[in-house]
Amino acid sequence: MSGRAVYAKGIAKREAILSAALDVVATHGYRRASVREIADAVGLSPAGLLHYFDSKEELFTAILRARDERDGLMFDSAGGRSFTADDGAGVRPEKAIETFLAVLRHNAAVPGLVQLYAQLSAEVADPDHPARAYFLERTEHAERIAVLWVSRAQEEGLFRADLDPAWIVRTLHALADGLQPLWLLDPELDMAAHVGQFIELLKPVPPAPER
Amino acid sequence: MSGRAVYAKGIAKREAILSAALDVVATHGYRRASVREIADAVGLSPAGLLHYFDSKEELFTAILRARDERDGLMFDSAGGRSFTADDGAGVRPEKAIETFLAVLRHNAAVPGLVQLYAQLSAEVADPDHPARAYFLERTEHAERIAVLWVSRAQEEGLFRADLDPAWIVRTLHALADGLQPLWLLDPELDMAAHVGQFIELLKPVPPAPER
DNA sequence: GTCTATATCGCGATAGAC
DNA sequence: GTCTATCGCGATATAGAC
Repeated sequence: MSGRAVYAKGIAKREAILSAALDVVATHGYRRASVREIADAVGLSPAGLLHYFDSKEELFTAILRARDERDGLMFDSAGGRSFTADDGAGVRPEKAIETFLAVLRHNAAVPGLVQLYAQLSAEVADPDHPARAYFLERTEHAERIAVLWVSRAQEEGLFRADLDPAWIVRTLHALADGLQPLWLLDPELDMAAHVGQFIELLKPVPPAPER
Repeated sequence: MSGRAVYAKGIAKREAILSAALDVVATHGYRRASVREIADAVGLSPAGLLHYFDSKEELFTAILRARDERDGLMFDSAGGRSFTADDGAGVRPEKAIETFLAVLRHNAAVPGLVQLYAQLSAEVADPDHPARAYFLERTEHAERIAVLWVSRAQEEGLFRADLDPAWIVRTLHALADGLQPLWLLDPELDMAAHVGQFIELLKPVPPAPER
């Protein structure tokens, strides 16, 4: 019983730290988001914080992981069966596209997270960055499922069938990621609308009322 | 006379430092590219190095600036008149596209630079990052000229005329940038081919031999 | 298990001697 | 133009208090 209570307290603290870290990133920016600042914000010493997360990088990775989880749930609830179940079988392609754009739209409300993601996705170029494994798995997982959706979209005539599904998915991924630093420099940029425009390009050409 | 010699020596030293910095980034990665390491590589003390560049960030910005200059020259020599002259008037659209892809192809040979660029383009999200102004100007300049080229490409029937040139340019920019972190994680990825595929999508639809 | 205090080490940067 | 010395700050390992 007491073990459970202690455990529960630890979980709660972890989440308090995650939330405080995100706050600090959002307020002071990634560069000034030191372990000290975050520890202060949550009322802990730096060492106390590192009792819950082995390193600063692991803390930040955990934030992104939590975000992915929440986004995954959006796909789940949009379509019935699961993103998390690893095959995305129950999600209809239109719903998946719509949800993807909704996630991008939501991103525009959380610049701190966007900055954190952009930062880490660049940092993991380093072969022994602690978050590298996470990014590799995340990319592999997300792209594999997205390819299934895109293929289905092509079968159903929603997307042009002459394009490589893997190419489409990679392009959506790279485009969405690449827009983020540009948006951080220019908040006027509407990332979701921009990607939506690209998706229009993927739709089959109408019978051409040419002449 | 002696003033001139000293100046030339200073210039040479600056370039030696730039080159050493790039080496260190390429070899040890951006994270370990400390001022100390770079200073060692060029046979200087950290303070001695900072005589030439006021800060680490300025040094890295200078590297990217030098790269941009070289890339700009590629556009110049590809088309006659100048990228640098600010209007790109003399460059033919096909040549510009070809040169753009050549730059991407070249990037695959310099992962250190690519990592540095990805890193900095994320860092400048911070409103008072020293390289922020550089990135803002660079984006503004490059996109303005690229819009001219794309517009001309549309007038000449090379690209679909129903797409917003500014959207095309932004997409090319974001796509090229977004592919870079993905490529750093997966060297199999052919960035130039990938973007080339997108450019295919921009070409006018043929008269549709539909039925 | 939770947390603080302390210590270490590497970093970028500055001041001032040469 | 370049060094040495030094500062302040960052992350984090360790010891041990509760």
